[in-house]
Amino acid sequence: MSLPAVKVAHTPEEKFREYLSSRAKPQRFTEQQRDMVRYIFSQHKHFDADQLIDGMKAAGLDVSRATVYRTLTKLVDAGLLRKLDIGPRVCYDHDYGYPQHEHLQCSKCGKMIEFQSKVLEELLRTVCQEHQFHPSGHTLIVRGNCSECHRTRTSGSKRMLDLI
Amino acid sequence: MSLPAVKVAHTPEEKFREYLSSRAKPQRFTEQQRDMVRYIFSQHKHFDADQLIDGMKAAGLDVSRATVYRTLTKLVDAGLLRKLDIGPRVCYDHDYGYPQHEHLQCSKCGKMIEFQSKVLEELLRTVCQEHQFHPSGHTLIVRGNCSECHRTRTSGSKRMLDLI
DNA sequence: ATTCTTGCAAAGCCTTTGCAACTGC
DNA sequence: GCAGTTGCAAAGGCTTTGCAAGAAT
Repeated sequence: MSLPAVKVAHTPEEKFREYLSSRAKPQRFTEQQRDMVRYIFSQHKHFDADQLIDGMKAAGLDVSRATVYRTLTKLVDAGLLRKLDIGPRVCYDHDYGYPQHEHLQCSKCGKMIEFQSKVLEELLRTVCQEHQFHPSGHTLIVRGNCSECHRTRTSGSKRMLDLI
Repeated sequence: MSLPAVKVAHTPEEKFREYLSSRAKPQRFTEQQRDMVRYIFSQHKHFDADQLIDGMKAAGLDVSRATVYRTLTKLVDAGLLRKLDIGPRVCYDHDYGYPQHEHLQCSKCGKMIEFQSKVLEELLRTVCQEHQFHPSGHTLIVRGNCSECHRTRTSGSKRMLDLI
């Protein structure tokens, strides 16, 4: 984990159950949903649907693709996960028990470095005020290369492909 | 236009021609590519592939979907356009003759408000230095509601759907 | 003339959905 | 037992691609 966890009153599982039962049309908490929540919050990682399915299968948990997609939608709605739009596939990030943060994304190895910034928060407050904009959330992603990948330029970069 | 244009030595068309001819494998500049570049830079707007095709057809310009996708890729590579990952479909933004900027995106009406910030640039420089990260670009998108949409809450928002 | 670009339609990829069987409450 | 959930497979939406015909250099 790159950032310290935030103290929360409930486990993700509890928070999800509460969300499900407090809906206008109460929804059910199933075994598979429980497995997903537990697995997802057993480690702090960014993931997409496929990575989650692979990971759970490797952990001996059985899940169906359709249910994963359906449950991810609910987890976002419940405030447990946050969507990150960083390319063709949707990426998810913990949004409960973990502080608001931004990302440095290495375009070579895919590594995500997280950071927090009070200055940014202050800046966004000011800008939104100036434009009379009412923010609900934001995403900041910096693309580039991490220190290791920057050093080892010689491994399969885009430039190499151009030269073929 | 919400931001002042940046002075550039060449027209987008010239810059694109130069890019095409200076490749290891020189590429050709076709009539359809010229139409696309001219149309895209005749106004400052964010757009996706479909909006571009519709717009060009409305302007009496004939284009095929496949060619649009192929040419957009080249325009990004040439540094004329910038990709914005803000959802299921890829959105494009001018990257030549227009200053670096960030976006406030209204999730109700889709409007994009642009703003510039020296503070952000400085902040990113510092953060990247701290993490020994070598940035190549960044995207900051703030989601929320613009002043008009915030006033008229009653129009079809997500909350309304939940109540049905 | 050569080699790249085009356009069509087909395939690809990720995600959503219809429906019958199943299960939490 | 009712109403929501699952799993399969089929459909959906956006994007890419194979190939023959056409166009730029």
